[in-house]
Amino acid sequence: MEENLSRVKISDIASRAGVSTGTVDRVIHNRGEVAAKTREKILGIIRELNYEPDILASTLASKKAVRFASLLPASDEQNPFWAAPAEGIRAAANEIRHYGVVLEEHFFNYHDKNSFSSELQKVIDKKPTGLILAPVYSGETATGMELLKKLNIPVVFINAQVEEQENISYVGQDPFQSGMVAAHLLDFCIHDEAGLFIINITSETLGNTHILNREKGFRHYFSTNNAFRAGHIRTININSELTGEPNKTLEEQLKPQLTASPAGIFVTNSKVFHVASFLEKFNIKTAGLVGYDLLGRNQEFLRNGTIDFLISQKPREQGYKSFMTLFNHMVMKKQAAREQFLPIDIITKENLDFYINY
Amino acid sequence: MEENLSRVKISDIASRAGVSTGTVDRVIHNRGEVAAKTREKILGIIRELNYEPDILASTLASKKAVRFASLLPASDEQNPFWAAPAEGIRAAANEIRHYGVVLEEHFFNYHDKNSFSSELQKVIDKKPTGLILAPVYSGETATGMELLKKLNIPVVFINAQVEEQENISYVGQDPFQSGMVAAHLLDFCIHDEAGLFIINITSETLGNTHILNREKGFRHYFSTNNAFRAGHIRTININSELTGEPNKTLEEQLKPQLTASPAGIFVTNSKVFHVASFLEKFNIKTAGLVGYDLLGRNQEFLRNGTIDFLISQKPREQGYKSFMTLFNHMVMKKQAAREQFLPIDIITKENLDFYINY
DNA sequence: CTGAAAGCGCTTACAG
DNA sequence: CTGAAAGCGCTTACAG
Repeated sequence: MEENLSRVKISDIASRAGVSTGTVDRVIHNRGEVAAKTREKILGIIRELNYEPDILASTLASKKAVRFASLLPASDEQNPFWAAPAEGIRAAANEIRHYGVVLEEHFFNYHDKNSFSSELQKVIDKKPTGLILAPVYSGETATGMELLKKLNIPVVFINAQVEEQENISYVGQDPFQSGMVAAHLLDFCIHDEAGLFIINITSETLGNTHILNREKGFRHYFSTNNAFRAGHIRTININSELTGEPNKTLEEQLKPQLTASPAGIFVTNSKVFHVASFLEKFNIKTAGLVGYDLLGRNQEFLRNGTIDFLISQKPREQGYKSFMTLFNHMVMKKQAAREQFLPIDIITKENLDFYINY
Repeated sequence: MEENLSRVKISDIASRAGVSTGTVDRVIHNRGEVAAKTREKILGIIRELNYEPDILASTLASKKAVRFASLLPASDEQNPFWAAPAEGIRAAANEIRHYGVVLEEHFFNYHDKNSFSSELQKVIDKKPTGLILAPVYSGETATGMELLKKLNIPVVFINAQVEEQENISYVGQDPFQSGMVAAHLLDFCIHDEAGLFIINITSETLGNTHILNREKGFRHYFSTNNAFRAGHIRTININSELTGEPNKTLEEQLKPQLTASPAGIFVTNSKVFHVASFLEKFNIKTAGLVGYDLLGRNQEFLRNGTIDFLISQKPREQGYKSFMTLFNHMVMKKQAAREQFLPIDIITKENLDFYINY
């Protein structure tokens, strides 16, 4: 172990096979132009010697640029969530820039389906080596995936999964299971017989299987663990504008439906701060309020105690991992798992600080 | 961005300075034997051109082996915790093996101070390039650190911090803050006026500032948030054998002290399964039981509901990050933060599966 | 179908 | 104190 364990190299294989290194390289990379028997012989030796290429030497010698593209929702004040995944992607890109990988970032308007498909088309036109995609609109995603397949461009889905697509991997959370977590947390908080509320704040144009799965997981927990409560869960759907803000009428929509003091409330996405501010305004106390994601406004309400738990989905790591998945697939030739579920982080006031940069 | 952004290289600097690449290399690595004015000139150009070395080419050319050593407690059935950090270290080592970094693992008996110091001495004698150390015994650690300093061997502490040592970084959890988390979780669980118990299960020979800090954090939470409860917290110290098992008399020690049905119990380390099994045996119900770490036996009790929450400290990532810290410090020449606090993960039955490999 | 040679960016004796 | 040259392991035209 003292010496740099003398690995077998291309020249070893070449001399064993009685050919030149160039020929060995040709069979390693399937570049053709090699006689079948030469090829077999070399392949045999490679297996026998357990050859592993030296990636450093390889990327140094082949100065070809690998271009990875990302297409994510633009993050802004309405939509701060997406800043972190983008940052994670950049961090990964920076870490392995020595391998000659270049990142090309693209963004679309989260609330605009046309923006999604036109940006996706632009990305495809550039023919990147690989693509990280937030498949917010599933129909448009399917269309794009056909083109990408033809061009042989591998795709990693980030944050949301779309079924029946040939993405090489999905990096994100398990939404059903995170709903289960939310349910158990509320179960800890509540001790009387008041009812529970699930609040979905979304705009209808969005494909929201993600949110539906969270709700399903939540209900499933109680069906399994507490039949009485399972019978006292009401869902409230709030319509948010295309801008991402809930209607001016959030109050109007919410107030009549929030009959009496609720035991606990589960908000199925990051919009939980709207509910928190509503509760504060009308001085409504709940035993438990649970929502998603460490947005600045959510953090405020977590710290002041109006929100009890936030569930976080490692947005930065989603980005980092997506990029690395592509890198390992294309450069290191390592296959990734079809689904890479990230942990379902439970955040309280006390451990919040340790998650902010994740 | 299309082309592999043409970085400035040593030859660029050399030609600008009117010297050979060898000379530039000498000043870059401070190998001396360069005239002062040549040196200044080259340094100036390097700054001006914002030169960044190509680590790939560098490690390819200099085939010197970098040897990183680790010294951790041996993990066995009594002490399964330490398997994960070791695995994290190995994973990191494997990931960057192309950079010519070699890992030398060493282990000591967690419950034997002499084993610690003799193994530490062995490691030092081998003069590794860097060291990852679990500083379980603080006195012996201090002694070793003096030698390591003389040999100019950088050290990363993993899992526990020792104050006033010149380790380049600490990778682990913030114990005080994790006690706060435990307290808040129990605060969610309990709703009557029964008392709380803190149970420390340790052998006295161990330096356990870590555990004391967890207790402090726990008490601090209630002092701040709930004066009544703060006055009803009792600490029970259980003496565990040198083998790591609590005495046969765990029952005898615990039973008389666990007066009446406790509202909640906080076990300050991974031995919480002992308490869980005690509670089951005597059919004692608590509103909340919280402990540390995802040991197999703890997982069982979490799944069956006897344990409500486990706090996990990313043991695998502790290892991974420690190794990478050393690598970045020595090979990439990047400084690390003095303290790298890992998240305080809150685990329930529902999100457990997503943390097992972390 | 195959080999010889130059080159990727940096490091390392060696000669002076 | 400095330079010229060979080499790290792999890739890439080019010539045949």
